[in-house]
Amino acid sequence: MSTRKISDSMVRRLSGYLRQLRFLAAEGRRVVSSQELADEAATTAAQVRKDLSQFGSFGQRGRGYPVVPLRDELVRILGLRRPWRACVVGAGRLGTALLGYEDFGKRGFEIVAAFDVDPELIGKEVEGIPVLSIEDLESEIRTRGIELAVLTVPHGPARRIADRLAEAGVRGILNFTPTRLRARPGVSIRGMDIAVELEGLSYRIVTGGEPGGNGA
Amino acid sequence: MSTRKISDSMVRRLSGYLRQLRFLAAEGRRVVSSQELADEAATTAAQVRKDLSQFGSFGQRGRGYPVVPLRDELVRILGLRRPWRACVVGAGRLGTALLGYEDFGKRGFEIVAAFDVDPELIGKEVEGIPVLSIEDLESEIRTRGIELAVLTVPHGPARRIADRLAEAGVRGILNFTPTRLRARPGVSIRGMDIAVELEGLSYRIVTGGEPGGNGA
DNA sequence: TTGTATTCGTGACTCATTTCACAAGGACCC
DNA sequence: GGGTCCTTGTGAAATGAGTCACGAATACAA
Repeated sequence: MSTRKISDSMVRRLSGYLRQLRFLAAEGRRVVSSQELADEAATTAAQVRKDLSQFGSFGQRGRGYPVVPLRDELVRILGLRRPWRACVVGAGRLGTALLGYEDFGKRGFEIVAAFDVDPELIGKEVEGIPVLSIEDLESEIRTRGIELAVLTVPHGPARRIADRLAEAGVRGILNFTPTRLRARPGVSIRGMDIAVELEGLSYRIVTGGEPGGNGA
Repeated sequence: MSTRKISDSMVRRLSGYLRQLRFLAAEGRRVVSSQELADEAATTAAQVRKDLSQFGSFGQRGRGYPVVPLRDELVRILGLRRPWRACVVGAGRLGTALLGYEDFGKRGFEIVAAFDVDPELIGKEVEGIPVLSIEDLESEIRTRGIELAVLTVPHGPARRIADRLAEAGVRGILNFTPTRLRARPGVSIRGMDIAVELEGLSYRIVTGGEPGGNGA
């Protein structure tokens, strides 16, 4: 129950554990050790135990952690008990690529619509998902109960559309644009900036940074 | 010179400063205050000063930081003085979307080739970039002097291709696959895992986490 | 030249995260 | 039932990151 304040890096690790637990559950494994989870999530066994101990005693000493109950607990902690309803805004190349990304569903995120400005696309379906006019953004978000948005529009309109999404009641935005969005109350934002990651790689290489890094 | 050990989050911030400095330089601005850089990079003025002071005294008290020299210094620190030669491995939807991402060039990363298994694509050009056979991965990487790879292949072959890239002498991999790659000595890896980010969003929303987060 | 308003640079402090070491609990074999 | 292995759970120590407050240096006006 004690879903205390969790740091960003810890959430990332939990995500990693969950991924591995799902895989193990599908394989029929019953228990897993902290060491094994650590290997997969690029961390240490002690770290895994400390992380999981935040939520009570789940493991059994001498055996390890029961795979399915632990998986379900992490699902609960991360807020994934029911799937999130999401949309992709901007059905350009990147947007359509994401529409075809089948892992969304497996991980608990259901893409229910895409939005674009292109009249050629509007009304059609891409990967089985309807493309709607961005003019109807607010009303469609409300009627379809969309809670999350993946933003893949060009730099120019990015800020304005993010504001409209916030206004329409979206709870979270995954930002693929190179634009830094303003924080808005009630809306969580997470950026996937390719340039930032590449520059991080560049830095690590020139400084001879051996460690594989965030190991993803 | 004192290019000391820099934390991952600091590198991310430096990246943010650099982005803003490039913008200001293009506008002709001469100086910028720590406060202004902080606003744009979603941090505090004190943090900006602390970050930059790691590399010596660049600012002028009472005035701020000179835009162009500071930009050049960050370019040097991040290892971006000369452009990196990069390739995209996997010319599927996501791969081709990235091939068309013009910001690569502006930020100092030159995509010189793409690789795929599809005979339909091999030998053609996508977005002006030649698509080569993945069979020739090693030889092409060597002859073209490719240092960085963006990995956008399916889960199945991801590990094996990452190993081949490492073997061929690539120095860094930006991993867009949902596969966790093994660390290899001499190769830096950075993952862009959509599921991890979405789960992070999910967690923050269910726990009522207001803060806009990493602000990107 | 003096005074005032800015803004950086930095050491001290606080807070958070990670690592360490080891006791406690359970499984398993004989 | 006793002994032996494992593996977790967890306080304490160590490390690291971020914040604060203030002195030092500069610009600018009068």
